[in-house]
Amino acid sequence: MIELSKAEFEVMEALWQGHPAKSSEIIERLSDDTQWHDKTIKTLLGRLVKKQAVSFEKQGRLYQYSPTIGREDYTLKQSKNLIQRFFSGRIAPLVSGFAKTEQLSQQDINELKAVIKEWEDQQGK
Amino acid sequence: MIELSKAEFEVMEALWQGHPAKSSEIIERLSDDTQWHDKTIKTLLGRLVKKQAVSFEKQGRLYQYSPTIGREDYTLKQSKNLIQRFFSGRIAPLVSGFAKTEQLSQQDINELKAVIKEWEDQQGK
DNA sequence: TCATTTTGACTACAAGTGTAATCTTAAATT
DNA sequence: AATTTAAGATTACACTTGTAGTCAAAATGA
Repeated sequence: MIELSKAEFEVMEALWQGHPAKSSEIIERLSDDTQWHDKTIKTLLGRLVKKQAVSFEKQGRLYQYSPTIGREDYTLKQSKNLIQRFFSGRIAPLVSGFAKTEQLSQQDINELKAVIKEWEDQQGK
Repeated sequence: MIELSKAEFEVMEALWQGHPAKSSEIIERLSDDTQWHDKTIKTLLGRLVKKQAVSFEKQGRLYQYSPTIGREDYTLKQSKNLIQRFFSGRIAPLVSGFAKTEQLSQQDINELKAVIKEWEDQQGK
Protein backbone atom coordinates (compact mmCIF):
# COMPACT_ATOMS: atom_id res chain seq x y z
CA MET A 1 0.00 0.00 0.00
CA ILE A 2 1.18 3.50 -0.76
CA GLU A 3 2.26 5.34 2.37
CA LEU A 4 2.25 9.10 2.45
CA SER A 5 4.10 11.34 4.85
CA LYS A 6 2.17 14.19 6.42
CA ALA A 7 3.59 16.78 4.07
CA GLU A 8 2.90 14.54 1.09
CA PHE A 9 -0.67 14.11 2.26
CA GLU A 10 -1.10 17.88 2.31
CA VAL A 11 -0.02 18.04 -1.29
CA MET A 12 -2.46 15.28 -2.15
CA GLU A 13 -5.21 17.29 -0.49
CA ALA A 14 -4.46 20.18 -2.80
CA LEU A 15 -4.51 17.86 -5.76
CA TRP A 16 -7.70 16.13 -4.73
CA GLN A 17 -9.33 19.55 -4.71
CA GLY A 18 -9.21 19.49 -8.48
CA HIS A 19 -7.25 17.74 -11.16
CA PRO A 20 -5.42 17.50 -13.39
CA ALA A 21 -3.56 20.51 -12.11
CA LYS A 22 -0.31 22.25 -12.95
CA SER A 23 2.29 22.62 -10.27
CA SER A 24 1.61 26.34 -10.17
CA GLU A 25 -2.00 25.63 -9.30
CA ILE A 26 -1.03 23.22 -6.57
CA ILE A 27 1.41 25.73 -5.18
CA GLU A 28 -1.28 28.37 -5.29
CA ARG A 29 -3.76 26.19 -3.42
CA LEU A 30 -1.25 25.29 -0.76
CA SER A 31 -0.29 28.89 -0.17
CA ASP A 32 -3.53 29.30 1.76
CA ASP A 33 -2.63 26.68 4.35
CA THR A 34 1.14 26.50 4.43
CA GLN A 35 4.26 28.62 4.17
CA TRP A 36 6.01 26.15 1.99
CA HIS A 37 8.52 27.30 -0.53
CA ASP A 38 7.54 26.37 -4.06
CA LYS A 39 10.71 24.31 -4.26
CA THR A 40 9.49 22.30 -1.34
CA ILE A 41 6.21 21.58 -3.04
CA LYS A 42 7.98 20.54 -6.23
CA THR A 43 10.08 18.13 -4.22
CA LEU A 44 7.01 16.65 -2.61
CA LEU A 45 5.28 16.34 -5.97
CA GLY A 46 8.32 14.52 -7.29
CA ARG A 47 8.25 12.11 -4.38
CA LEU A 48 4.56 11.49 -4.88
CA VAL A 49 5.17 10.68 -8.53
CA LYS A 50 7.95 8.32 -7.52
CA LYS A 51 5.61 6.63 -5.04
CA GLN A 52 3.01 6.45 -7.79
CA ALA A 53 0.46 8.32 -5.77
CA VAL A 54 0.47 10.94 -8.51
CA SER A 55 0.82 10.70 -12.26
CA PHE A 56 1.42 13.42 -14.80
CA GLU A 57 1.02 14.15 -18.45
CA LYS A 58 3.13 16.59 -20.35
CA GLN A 59 1.26 19.44 -21.90
CA GLY A 60 3.99 21.09 -23.86
CA ARG A 61 6.71 21.74 -21.40
CA LEU A 62 4.34 21.81 -18.42
CA TYR A 63 3.06 18.87 -16.47
CA GLN A 64 -0.51 18.18 -15.56
CA TYR A 65 -0.65 16.22 -12.35
CA SER A 66 -3.38 13.87 -11.20
CA PRO A 67 -3.81 11.68 -8.15
CA THR A 68 -3.75 7.95 -8.81
CA ILE A 69 -5.38 7.14 -5.50
CA GLY A 70 -8.66 8.37 -4.10
CA ARG A 71 -8.90 10.33 -0.92
CA GLU A 72 -11.58 8.07 0.51
CA ASP A 73 -9.63 4.94 -0.20
CA TYR A 74 -6.50 6.28 1.32
CA THR A 75 -8.01 7.78 4.46
CA LEU A 76 -10.10 4.74 5.13
CA LYS A 77 -7.21 2.36 4.78
CA GLN A 78 -5.13 4.43 7.11
CA SER A 79 -7.97 4.67 9.58
CA LYS A 80 -8.47 0.95 9.61
CA ASN A 81 -4.81 0.47 10.10
CA LEU A 82 -4.86 2.70 13.13
CA ILE A 83 -7.96 1.05 14.55
CA GLN A 84 -6.27 -2.29 14.10
CA ARG A 85 -3.11 -1.27 15.86
CA PHE A 86 -4.68 0.72 18.65
CA PHE A 87 -8.00 -0.98 19.29
CA SER A 88 -7.55 -4.51 17.99
CA GLY A 89 -9.71 -3.67 15.03
CA ARG A 90 -12.79 -2.63 16.99
CA ILE A 91 -14.20 0.78 16.36
CA ALA A 92 -16.47 1.17 19.35
CA PRO A 93 -13.71 1.91 21.86
CA LEU A 94 -12.54 4.68 19.61
CA VAL A 95 -15.98 6.16 19.28
CA SER A 96 -16.72 6.09 22.97
CA GLY A 97 -13.35 7.56 23.85
CA PHE A 98 -13.84 10.19 21.22
CA ALA A 99 -17.31 11.05 22.42
CA LYS A 100 -16.02 11.72 25.91
CA THR A 101 -14.03 14.75 24.93
CA GLU A 102 -15.21 15.84 21.52
CA GLN A 103 -18.34 17.45 20.40
CA LEU A 104 -20.68 15.25 18.47
CA SER A 105 -23.17 17.01 16.24
CA GLN A 106 -26.73 15.98 15.58
CA GLN A 107 -25.58 15.02 12.14
CA ASP A 108 -22.92 12.74 13.58
CA ILE A 109 -25.52 11.09 15.75
CA ASN A 110 -27.87 10.63 12.82
CA GLU A 111 -25.14 9.05 10.78
CA LEU A 112 -24.19 6.74 13.59
CA LYS A 113 -27.81 5.72 13.93
CA ALA A 114 -27.96 5.03 10.22
CA VAL A 115 -24.94 2.77 10.49
CA ILE A 116 -26.57 0.88 13.33
CA LYS A 117 -29.84 0.56 11.50
CA GLU A 118 -28.12 -0.80 8.45
CA TRP A 119 -26.30 -3.35 10.53
CA GLU A 120 -29.47 -4.45 12.25
CA ASP A 121 -31.34 -4.77 8.98
CA GLN A 122 -28.50 -6.85 7.70
CA GLN A 123 -28.61 -9.10 10.72
CA GLY A 124 -32.21 -9.17 9.99
CA LYS A 125 -34.34 -12.15 10.10
CA MET B 1 2.84 15.94 22.36
CA ILE B 2 5.03 12.87 22.42
CA GLU B 3 5.13 11.13 19.05
CA LEU B 4 6.03 7.48 18.81
CA SER B 5 7.20 5.60 15.78
CA LYS B 6 5.59 2.27 15.04
CA ALA B 7 8.44 0.29 16.48
CA GLU B 8 8.51 2.48 19.57
CA PHE B 9 4.81 1.94 20.03
CA GLU B 10 5.34 -1.81 20.01
CA VAL B 11 7.83 -1.46 22.82
CA MET B 12 5.36 0.69 24.73
CA GLU B 13 2.77 -2.05 24.29
CA ALA B 14 5.09 -4.49 25.98
CA LEU B 15 5.71 -2.06 28.78
CA TRP B 16 2.05 -1.25 29.23
CA GLN B 17 1.48 -4.96 29.76
CA GLY B 18 3.14 -4.59 33.15
CA HIS B 19 5.53 -2.20 34.80
CA PRO B 20 8.00 -1.40 36.08
CA ALA B 21 9.83 -3.95 34.02
CA LYS B 22 13.44 -4.81 33.36
CA SER B 23 14.72 -4.70 29.81
CA SER B 24 14.99 -8.48 29.85
CA GLU B 25 11.29 -8.73 30.59
CA ILE B 26 10.41 -6.36 27.83
CA ILE B 27 12.60 -8.28 25.44
CA GLU B 28 10.94 -11.47 26.56
CA ARG B 29 7.47 -10.10 26.00
CA LEU B 30 8.33 -8.81 22.58
CA SER B 31 9.84 -12.08 21.49
CA ASP B 32 6.31 -13.40 21.09
CA ASP B 33 5.36 -10.85 18.46
CA THR B 34 8.57 -9.76 16.82
CA GLN B 35 11.93 -11.01 15.64
CA TRP B 36 13.77 -8.05 16.97
CA HIS B 37 17.30 -8.38 18.16
CA ASP B 38 17.66 -7.47 21.82
CA LYS B 39 19.98 -4.66 20.79
CA THR B 40 17.20 -3.23 18.71
CA ILE B 41 14.86 -3.23 21.65
CA LYS B 42 17.48 -1.57 23.84
CA THR B 43 17.89 1.14 21.24
CA LEU B 44 14.15 1.70 21.12
CA LEU B 45 13.96 1.82 24.90
CA GLY B 46 16.70 4.40 24.92
CA ARG B 47 14.85 6.51 22.38
CA LEU B 48 11.68 6.26 24.41
CA VAL B 49 13.52 7.45 27.49
CA LYS B 50 14.93 10.33 25.51
CA LYS B 51 11.45 11.22 24.30
CA GLN B 52 10.28 10.97 27.89
CA ALA B 53 7.67 8.38 27.06
CA VAL B 54 9.47 6.04 29.45
CA SER B 55 11.28 6.63 32.71
CA PHE B 56 13.54 4.30 34.65
CA GLU B 57 14.90 3.76 38.11
CA LYS B 58 18.15 2.04 38.84
CA GLN B 59 17.88 -1.07 40.92
CA GLY B 60 21.50 -1.81 41.46
CA ARG B 61 22.97 -1.97 38.02
CA LEU B 62 19.68 -2.86 36.38
CA TYR B 63 17.02 -0.46 35.25
CA GLN B 64 13.34 -0.73 35.98
CA TYR B 65 11.41 0.92 33.18
CA SER B 66 7.96 2.46 33.39
CA PRO B 67 5.77 4.25 30.88
CA THR B 68 5.16 7.92 31.62
CA ILE B 69 2.16 8.09 29.33
CA GLY B 70 -0.98 5.98 29.37
CA ARG B 71 -2.04 3.82 26.50
CA GLU B 72 -5.53 5.27 26.43
CA ASP B 73 -4.29 8.81 26.41
CA TYR B 74 -1.85 8.17 23.66
CA THR B 75 -4.11 6.17 21.37
CA LEU B 76 -6.96 8.58 21.80
CA LYS B 77 -4.86 11.60 21.03
CA GLN B 78 -3.49 9.95 17.94
CA SER B 79 -6.96 8.90 16.86
CA LYS B 80 -8.32 12.39 17.25
CA ASN B 81 -5.41 13.71 15.32
CA LEU B 82 -6.16 11.38 12.45
CA ILE B 83 -9.86 12.13 12.54
CA GLN B 84 -9.04 15.81 12.44
CA ARG B 85 -6.73 15.49 9.47
CA PHE B 86 -8.77 13.03 7.49
CA PHE B 87 -12.37 13.81 8.36
CA SER B 88 -12.31 17.42 9.55
CA GLY B 89 -12.78 16.24 13.09
CA ARG B 90 -16.01 14.35 12.51
CA ILE B 91 -16.13 10.73 13.48
CA ALA B 92 -19.27 9.61 11.69
CA PRO B 93 -17.70 9.45 8.23
CA LEU B 94 -15.05 7.19 9.63
CA VAL B 95 -17.57 4.92 11.28
CA SER B 96 -19.75 4.59 8.24
CA GLY B 97 -16.80 3.98 5.97
CA PHE B 98 -15.49 1.46 8.41
CA ALA B 99 -18.80 -0.31 8.72
CA LYS B 100 -18.97 -0.84 4.98
CA THR B 101 -16.07 -3.22 4.88
CA GLU B 102 -15.41 -4.38 8.40
CA GLN B 103 -17.31 -6.66 10.62
CA LEU B 104 -19.12 -5.00 13.49
CA SER B 105 -19.96 -7.21 16.44
CA GLN B 106 -23.07 -7.04 18.55
CA GLN B 107 -20.86 -5.64 21.26
CA ASP B 108 -19.69 -2.86 18.98
CA ILE B 109 -23.27 -2.01 18.18
CA ASN B 110 -24.23 -1.99 21.83
CA GLU B 111 -21.39 0.32 22.64
CA LEU B 112 -22.29 2.63 19.82
CA LYS B 113 -25.85 2.71 21.07
CA ALA B 114 -24.63 3.55 24.54
CA VAL B 115 -22.65 6.45 23.17
CA ILE B 116 -25.70 7.73 21.36
CA LYS B 117 -27.90 7.34 24.38
CA GLU B 118 -25.46 9.23 26.53
CA TRP B 119 -25.34 12.02 24.03
CA GLU B 120 -29.10 12.25 23.84
CA ASP B 121 -29.46 12.28 27.62
CA GLN B 122 -26.88 15.02 27.68
CA GLN B 123 -28.86 17.04 25.18
CA GLY B 124 -31.05 17.82 28.04
CA LYS B 125 -34.62 17.11 28.96
C1' DT C 1 40.80 -15.97 39.39
C1' DC C 2 40.05 -15.80 34.38
C1' DA C 3 36.73 -16.16 30.73
C1' DT C 4 32.12 -15.41 29.44
C1' DT C 5 27.82 -13.29 29.56
C1' DT C 6 24.75 -9.48 30.38
C1' DT C 7 23.44 -4.66 30.73
C1' DG C 8 23.57 -0.25 29.53
C1' DA C 9 26.10 3.45 26.60
C1' DC C 10 27.63 4.75 22.38
C1' DT C 11 28.21 4.21 17.41
C1' DA C 12 26.58 2.88 12.67
C1' DC C 13 24.26 3.24 8.55
C1' DA C 14 20.74 3.27 4.92
C1' DA C 15 16.03 4.88 3.85
C1' DG C 16 12.52 8.27 4.65
C1' DT C 17 11.15 13.14 5.73
C1' DG C 18 11.05 18.21 6.03
C1' DT C 19 12.74 21.84 3.89
C1' DA C 20 14.94 23.86 0.51
C1' DA C 21 19.03 25.48 -3.10
C1' DT C 22 21.28 24.86 -7.55
C1' DC C 23 21.40 23.57 -12.40
C1' DT C 24 19.38 23.35 -17.07
C1' DT C 25 16.45 24.60 -20.51
C1' DA C 26 12.76 26.85 -22.50
C1' DA C 27 9.66 30.80 -22.27
C1' DA C 28 8.75 35.54 -21.47
C1' DT C 29 10.43 40.33 -21.11
C1' DT C 30 13.10 44.31 -22.31
C1' DA D 1 18.79 39.38 -29.39
C1' DA D 2 20.20 39.39 -24.54
C1' DT D 3 18.35 38.87 -19.98
C1' DT D 4 15.42 37.40 -16.60
C1' DT D 5 12.19 34.02 -15.10
C1' DA D 6 9.84 29.75 -14.41
C1' DA D 7 9.51 24.52 -14.62
C1' DG D 8 11.28 20.52 -13.89
C1' DA D 9 15.62 17.68 -12.57
C1' DT D 10 19.15 17.10 -9.51
C1' DT D 11 21.51 17.82 -5.26
C1' DA D 12 21.71 19.03 -0.22
C1' DC D 13 21.46 18.40 4.53
C1' DA D 14 19.91 17.54 9.19
C1' DC D 15 16.69 14.67 11.76
C1' DT D 16 14.00 10.39 12.36
C1' DT D 17 13.44 5.51 12.02
C1' DG D 18 14.50 0.60 11.55
C1' DT D 19 17.77 -2.40 12.66
C1' DA D 20 21.63 -3.58 14.67
C1' DG D 21 27.02 -3.74 16.15
C1' DT D 22 30.80 -2.38 19.43
C1' DC D 23 32.59 -1.05 23.94
C1' DA D 24 33.09 -0.97 28.94
C1' DA D 25 31.88 -2.56 33.38
C1' DA D 26 29.72 -5.66 36.33
C1' DA D 27 28.02 -10.22 37.33
C1' DT D 28 28.39 -15.10 36.68
C1' DG D 29 30.37 -19.49 35.79
C1' DA D 30 34.25 -22.70 35.42
